[in-house]
Parts: sequence; C-alpha cells; structure tokens
Amino acid sequence: MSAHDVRTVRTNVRANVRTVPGPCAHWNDQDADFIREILDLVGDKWSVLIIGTLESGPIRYSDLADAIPGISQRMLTLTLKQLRRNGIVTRTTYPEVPPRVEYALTELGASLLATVLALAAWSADHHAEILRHQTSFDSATAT
Amino acid sequence: MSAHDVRTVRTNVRANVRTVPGPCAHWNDQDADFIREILDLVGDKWSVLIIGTLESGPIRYSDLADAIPGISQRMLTLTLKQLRRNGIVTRTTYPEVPPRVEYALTELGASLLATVLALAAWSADHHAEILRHQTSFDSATAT
DNA sequence: CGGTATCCAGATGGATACTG
DNA sequence: CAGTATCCATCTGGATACCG
Repeated sequence: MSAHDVRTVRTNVRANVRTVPGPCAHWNDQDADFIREILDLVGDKWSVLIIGTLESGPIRYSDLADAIPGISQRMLTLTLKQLRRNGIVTRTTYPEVPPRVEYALTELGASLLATVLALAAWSADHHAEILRHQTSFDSATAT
Repeated sequence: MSAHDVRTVRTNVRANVRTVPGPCAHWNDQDADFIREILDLVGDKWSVLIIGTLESGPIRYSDLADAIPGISQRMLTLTLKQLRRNGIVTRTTYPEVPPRVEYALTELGASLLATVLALAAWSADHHAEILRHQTSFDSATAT
C-alpha cells in the first residue's frame, strides 16, 4: 500500500512537469535535477532535524539549540539561514529585552516535513532488512 | 492528495514502530534515526543517480559509467559497493572473455527508487516556489 | 573490461572566543 | 539572548596511474 501511494505521487510529478501521466512512468534526466535540488535542501546534517523540531510550532533560537543535542551554534545559525533562504522557515524578531527570536515552519516547510516523514516511513519499514544485508555483506567480506 | 498519501504512509511508520496509529502523529526521536539512516543511504552525490539508471534493468559497469556523466570510476565503484552492502543492488559476474559484470536493482532497491521518486515529485511541485524564495531572499540580503 | 591504489583539493562542520 | 568570526580536523570526492 505504501508502494501504491508512492506510485500515485510519482505519476503526479510527471503530469505536472511534462504532462505525461500514465501508470508506468520511468526515471528521466529531469528527476536527477529534482533529486539534486531536494538533497541540497535536506541532505545535510541538521536541516531535517530542525524541520522536525519545528513541527510543534514556533520556537526560540535557544530552545531550538536545546532541543537538538549536539548541534553547534554555528551550524544552527547557518542551517536556519539556508532554510529561510529556501522559504522553509520564517524568522520573527520581537524587540524586547532580552531579545527574542522565533523560528517557525512555513506552509512549504510543513509540506516538506510531510515528504520527509514519508522517507522516514520507508526507512522504518525496511530498517531490519537493510541491517540484515549489511551484516551478511560484512561477514562475507571479512572472510 | 499528495499530502494525504504521505500522511497515510506516515501513520504506518508509527504503527510499525510504536503501535501508535491515529490521524495526527508527530515527529519523535525515532524519526530522526530513520532519517539519518536513509540519508546515509541516498544522501551522497551519486547513489540516487545510480539507482535511477538501474531502473531500466541490469546494466554493465562500463555502460553505467557512460550513463552517468561526470562520475569517476572511483566513486562508481565505491557507491556500488555501498548499495550492494545495503541490499539495494546486486552484482553478477559472467565468466567470459572479456569479463562482464552486471548490476541490477533488488526489490528493496526498487521500492527505494519509488520512495525517492516521491521526493522528486515534491521537488518538482515546489521547484518554482523555492526559486522565488531564493531570489527574493538574496536580493533582500544583498542590499 | 572492471576494477584498485594513491594523492590531493575543496567542502563540511565542530570548538572556541567574541559581540550587539 | 542570539548570534558572528576564526581556526582547524575530518570527510567527500576528483584525477591519475596502475592491475587481474
């Protein structure tokens, strides 16, 4: 059923991009570009973690830092800037003392989160199978 | 409709992992792990390109290299090894002269390809919107 | 043909110190 | 509080040469 859902979505891409709908679409060069684009967006170390943390609603910079263990200030700032540049998050400054800055998901960001969770779904579904392959491959290689 | 499909899949993850189904699931720490896992799988520069090229059926090493412009022998070999390790592709050697080696997608690989195409779908759908955000952000930053 | 091995440049990201 | 600036280690991947 998961496979069926994905196929539905997949047909939609092509319908939008080249108006070639149908049940049996195939990989083409355009796909490569789109994949590169989304990997640039979320393929780094922290983007999806931040997006996921923002699901609960607007959150302050420091709370974000606390919610994402291991992230450095530098990477938090840098990644947030990229996400803002791509319209995934918004930054709102409240002129108070001490200053307060809140980050929130845009609609675009929310839809990206949903897509990313589909990825997590696949990963969860096949986690065990992948692990089995890894260990069998490693033991075969070791000998 | 795309959003609905994704939500369906998303609910399934949780059902499998923590048996907490329902219409309104939320991001949790498990998701982070699964995201890391799949990003390790396809977050690099060449994996998805290779997977996409393999959709058409089994293909020789050298034909694969020709089909993916810009890839070095080193990265082709390295990436193929990772994909084999994770059970995404198989390698078959034919003891002929000259030697022939064919790579093919496994079932797991095919389902991964479908999932990745869902990502491409999102990217295609929102490509224009992202571009608009980027240019407006850049011009706002430049001044 | 189908790789390996070595070397090296550039990108990524962590640690630390400092600032409005 | 919410960053910025600098320095540095590691990782990724390209070029090239060589091998079974």
